[in-house]
Parts: sequence; structure tokens; C-alpha cells
Amino acid sequence: MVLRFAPNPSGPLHIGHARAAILNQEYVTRYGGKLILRVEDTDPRRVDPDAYQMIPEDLEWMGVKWQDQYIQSDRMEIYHQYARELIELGKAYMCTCPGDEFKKLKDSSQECPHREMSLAENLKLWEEMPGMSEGSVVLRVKTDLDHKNPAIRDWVAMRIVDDEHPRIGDKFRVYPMMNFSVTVDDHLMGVTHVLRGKDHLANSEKQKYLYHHLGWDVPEFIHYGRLKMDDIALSTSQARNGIEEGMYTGWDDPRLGTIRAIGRRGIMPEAIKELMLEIGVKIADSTVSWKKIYGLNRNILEKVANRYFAVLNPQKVTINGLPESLKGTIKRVKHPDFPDRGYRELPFDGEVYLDQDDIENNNGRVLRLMDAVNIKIADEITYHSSSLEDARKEKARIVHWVPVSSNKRVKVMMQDANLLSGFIEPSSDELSVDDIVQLERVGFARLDSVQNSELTFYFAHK
RNA sequence: GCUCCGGUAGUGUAGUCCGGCCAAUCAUGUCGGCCUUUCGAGCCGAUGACUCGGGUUCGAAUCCCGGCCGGAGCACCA
Repeated sequence: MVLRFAPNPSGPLHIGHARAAILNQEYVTRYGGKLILRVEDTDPRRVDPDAYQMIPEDLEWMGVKWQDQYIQSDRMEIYHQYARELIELGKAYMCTCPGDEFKKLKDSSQECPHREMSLAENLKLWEEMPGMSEGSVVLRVKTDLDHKNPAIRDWVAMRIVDDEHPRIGDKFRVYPMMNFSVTVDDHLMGVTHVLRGKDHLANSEKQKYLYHHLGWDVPEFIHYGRLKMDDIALSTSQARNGIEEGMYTGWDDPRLGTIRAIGRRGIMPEAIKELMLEIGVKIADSTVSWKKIYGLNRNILEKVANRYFAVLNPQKVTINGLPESLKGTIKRVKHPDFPDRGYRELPFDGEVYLDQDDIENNNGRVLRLMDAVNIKIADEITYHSSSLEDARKEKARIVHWVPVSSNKRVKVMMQDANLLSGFIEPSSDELSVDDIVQLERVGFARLDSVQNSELTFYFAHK
């Protein structure tokens, strides 16, 4: 089997691309064969030069591997060659009809005057095409003027574009349309199965005519439905505008649905993969919720993420009447299921930061500081007892805390780009960037940067 | 409007091709319980669906017709 992932380089990959990429990859690994990465940049106006770099990066992050790689703008001569061949076969013709006039004819199943031009006239126009003005002429593939779907009738194969191409400059003015270059490439590259969105249903139909004209085998077309994410509805172009206007910090802004934004937040590639394999290739649309992704991701992270205390809405608390004997160092496992990962140590001297909400929601009640002591919340915070049993008796809430005497500053970037700040326990200094941890009772987060001993996390989910 | 396609629990999915083993799978969510220490993790359990109406058949989620709802395309974008 030969499959290809063929994105348009208009920006980095987003969650929708992930489906095509991962499913293609899955077919290859499951049935054997190869995967081709083909960058489809035959519209000079829809090319973001950075995308040539970002697309492979995003694929690598997702764990998608490809064997061959092509860029269509390197293959312009090939498209020109096949376009000419098609004319010589009498299967395509040069058409100078204004667009609206052709549409009128096409919609009533009538052929335009150029359809029966002689080969010589066609070739002459084809030779002149590079010197003609944009919009004045196109090469059309003959299909069936009686096809019940007007969209299929005599579609455009080559057209003139005046803009410079970001990669190949002004070397060419005559560019292939996607349906033409895709068909030529899929055939030349030996693609056996074409996996594409159902928005290409009509294109598959159009392309079949070209396969038949040239006597080529038609690959298996597989169409999948639309994938909607609740919340993020941002298209690549909307995201780009937002970045340019300074609304978003970049392609990896936590509010965006790009692969890099999702990864930055600590969503694991395996979670994305599981999601895509579950959704599969069915043609019915599906709406995926973040909760679903979080659930899958949590299953992976739960085993991986060590635990730390961070207080994000800190209020300094001094415990009155704390017996001297209870002061000391609290040891706590990094992960309850994997004790051999070791312990972290928190000095405890009666001065701690607690989450303001924990204090406000427990006024008049007993609160247990994990692995430390029980305290009574009132106007004054006082020592209550020390054992867990006592805490249970009081139905005390068990909360996390950070020592005042020893801690690091921490910031947590939330999904809505809200930046929370507070304190994290001192043993967090053993963490390095990219580590994903569970901030107990807060949620999972990925360490994004460390600056001047201040840690910045990107929040994944609870 | 025209062409094409789809509709299984809150969401996603299995089953639909080749009707019976489907009072319908799994996941996620939600709810409840458990846990010498995360109310939020984990573990256990529970709730929850075949779009509707006809037809064919001994028997239909599965086949046929119609309705309803939803989607895609109708570019000199990909």
C-alpha cells in the first residue's frame, strides 16, 4: 500500500490534519507499505513559507513517519508535460470563455465553442499561455457535459497566476489546479489509497475522468467526515489574523487548536493518536469534546506525572499554637503508585501558603494539610490536632500547601491564556522543561520554562 | 436551488455490506461508592442509544420506501 499525506502549506498543522496524518500512518503500519509526505503548494497565494518547516515538525511530534517527501512546486515541469499530453490526446482544451459565460453553458449542459477546437489551435494557445494575462485562459479537462452534477463538467486543469511563488519565484505563470496535480502525482508516486475529507467527494469524481483519459488505474478513495471541536472553531486564516493583530502570542497560543499549541499544554501525541484511531474514517461528521481528549490524556499522564504542591491563589497563613514537636520536614511520595520514584521534602514550621478558596470555603471548620497537621479555620488559624483519624472525625478537607520559608515562584498559563501565579514546593527545582506533572488538586501541567528560578507551566487539564 | 452523502447513549465508537448469537460493544463524560491522606487522581459500580413512520420477513439497528434532521460540494483554493 502506498498512501500520502498532502497538506497545503498555509500554516502549521491543526487537529484536523492530525486525523489524516495519523490515519494514513496507521494504514501503512497495519498493512505494510509506505507513506509519502507531499506538500501541495500550487497556489502561490496560499503559501506560508514557514509551513514547509512547521509541517514536518508537527508530524514528527505526532510520531508520524514518512518514507518519501515531495514538494509540488518542484514538479511544475511534470504538470506542464502531462497537460500537453492531455491536449494531444484530445482530452483537454484551451478555453478563453469568461468564467460566468462558461458557467451558463455548463449549467445547461452545452459545450463552449472551444471544446471542438483543432489540436493545432489548442497547442498554439497552450504555447502562448505563459504570456497571456491572468484569467484570460484556462486548460479544461473534458468530462461529461451531461453529468448530473454540473460541478463535475469540464473542470479546470491549468490556470495563470500572476503572483510570485514564495519558493520558486516567477519561474512559472501557468499553475496546475489541485485536481490536476494531485492526480498526476498520485499516479506517478504509485499511491494506492487516497484518504481525504468528504469535502473532496466531488474532486474524487472529477479526478476519475483524468485517470481514465490517461489510462491509469484509479486508486481507492476513502472519504472521512468533518471533525468539529467544541470551543475552538478557529481556522488557520483566523488564527493567523489573530496572531498578526497581537491577539494571540503565536501558533502555539493555548487558545488555538494547532498541534503545537496542544502539545505545549501537555497533551500527549498518544492521546491524539488514540482519539483519531477511535474516530476512524467514517464519513459521518463527528464532534469531539475537549473532555474526551482530556480523559484519554489523563490515562497516559496519570502514570507519568509526578506530584507536586502548588498554590495558585496563595494566602499566607500562620498556625497559632503549633506544638514545636510537630515542626520538621514532611516527606511525600512523588507518585503514590510508584514509591521507588522517591520522595519530595517540604519543611514545615507552621507558616504556609494555602489556596484562598480553601480558606474561604472552610470557615469555622477543620482543614487538614496533607501529611502535616489539622488546623481550625476562623478569624485566627489555630492548631487543632495532628492525626489523620482526627481529621476524618472532623470530616476535614485535605488540602495541599506550600511552605513560606522555602518555595519557588510559579506561573500557570491556563487554556484561556489567563496567567495564574503563586508558589510551588521547593523540590520542583529538580524539574526540567517539558516535564509534565500533576499539581495536586490543581491538575496536570507541562513545565514550559524556568527563568530566574521562577517556573512557568502550561495547564493541561484536571 | 441543484448534486451527493449521513443519522447507534451527553460525546466518540463497535455492530449495518452477508437480517437471527444485539433487551446492542468499548471509551469518555455524568452520578454513586471505595481508598491511613488529591472534594478534583486512582479503583469499583451505576445510569444511558439503534431519528421517525410505513413495508418485506417467522425475525430488522441491519433490507426497501417516505418524512424529519444534519452535513459536504456546486471556484481559474486545497
